[in-house]
Amino acid sequence: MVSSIPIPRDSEAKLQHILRTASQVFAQRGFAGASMRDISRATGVSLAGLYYYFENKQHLLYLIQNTTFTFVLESLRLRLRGVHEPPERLRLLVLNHIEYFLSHPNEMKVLSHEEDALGDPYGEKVQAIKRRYYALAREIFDSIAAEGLAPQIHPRIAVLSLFGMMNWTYKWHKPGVDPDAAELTAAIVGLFLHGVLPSGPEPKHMFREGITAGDPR
Amino acid sequence: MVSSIPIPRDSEAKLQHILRTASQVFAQRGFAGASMRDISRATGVSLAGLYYYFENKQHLLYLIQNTTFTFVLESLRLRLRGVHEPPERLRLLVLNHIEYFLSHPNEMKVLSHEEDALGDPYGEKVQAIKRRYYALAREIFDSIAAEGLAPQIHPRIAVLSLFGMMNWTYKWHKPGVDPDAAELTAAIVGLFLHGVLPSGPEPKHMFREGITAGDPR
DNA sequence: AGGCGTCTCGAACGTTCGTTCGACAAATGT
DNA sequence: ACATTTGTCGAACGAACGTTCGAGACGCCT
Repeated sequence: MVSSIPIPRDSEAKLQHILRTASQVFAQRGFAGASMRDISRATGVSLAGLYYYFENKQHLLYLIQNTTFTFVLESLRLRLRGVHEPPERLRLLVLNHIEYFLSHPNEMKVLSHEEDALGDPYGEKVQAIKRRYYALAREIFDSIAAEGLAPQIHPRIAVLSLFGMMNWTYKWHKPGVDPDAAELTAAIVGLFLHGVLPSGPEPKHMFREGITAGDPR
Repeated sequence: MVSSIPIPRDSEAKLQHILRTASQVFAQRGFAGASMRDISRATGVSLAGLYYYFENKQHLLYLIQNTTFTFVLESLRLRLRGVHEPPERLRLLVLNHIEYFLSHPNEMKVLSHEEDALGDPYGEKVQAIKRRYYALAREIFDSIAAEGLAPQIHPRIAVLSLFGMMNWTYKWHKPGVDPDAAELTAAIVGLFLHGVLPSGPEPKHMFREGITAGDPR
């Protein structure tokens, strides 16, 4: 009498566990390089048992990408509510993106790295979310650009370069060593808006020290 | 008597053809997703015949990554000769990178996308070149940063963000539609140094057209 | 002519792949 | 009590995988 909706709640949690674990396997070995047996081993679910939760391997990847991307986009929409100042909206875009990147590195790596791995039943759906996400970012940028833009800056290139900075982080960011989400967001937003050079009109001939920390990795 | 070096010159050209074609296949299907039979079909060389030119599939990927990366690094070193002004050196770094990206999209995609696909006999060698390349970029950046840096900018993050902007281009750049190498380089360098906002001290409500501040370029 | 590297390939090797099948236990509905 | 749904799995399927082998064709030296 209490349960009017016949959703098997036990199963939903297990699906989430499979999605999380499969993301880790895909992140490590790549989609094509990871086998169903790898995922079976990592999740503890038998090889045949996996197919109760999705139709095939591609569908599993689609489930990961779709839920991840949908969450990121919806989370951003929530954060943007009631915020109308363009610079703050940009900051929230970057913060939302980076925060999810650092808290769910496997899912985000699969999302970034396995963009083209999906066939056309599933691929188009993920592409649709990506287009909405890009359009939202483009809107935010355009409202910033409305107050003036540096010369030689194409809006499309600017936005895609911003995504380049953000999406590249999964290749180098080491938790505990590199800055956390807040600091990384401030750095990227600052770089995007003002560049690395100080904004003062006369930057030449300043002999400051302290930029010798070598960390090639 | 004339030939002291027993290099089979006929074979070298064919190896290059295999490397070029295999790059295309790897770029389209990914390293793990591409089969030796795919490469055999694309190159016109029989399946067994391929193994005359390399030991195994990983070695083939290594050959592609090593020659590509070595060429890019050496090409940059050549361009940097005799140029000592830090901003111009930065511009040459970006130009060299972007030019090769747009003229050899397959090879560069394989280089960027298949970073971790190489096992440890080969993987370490490519990593070594990458470290040298990063160190060179870091040097260039540090000499620019010596004249002052915007607040909240970590050198490591700045350089890696620059690589993020550059390496992300293969995901979106469409030849003929998007700007060519020269224009793209100018956009990225401008964004990296000064950001997207106009550099004047009063960014709000300025209806000026071009910039007039003393900026030698 | 004959021997020898260089180059090429069809055919096959053993392994691993994604996916399916049928059986079965436990919960659920009636 | 029984029928049905939900969840799980061992075993097997054919296909595709990376790699090897032995044989043969070609050009070059003596």
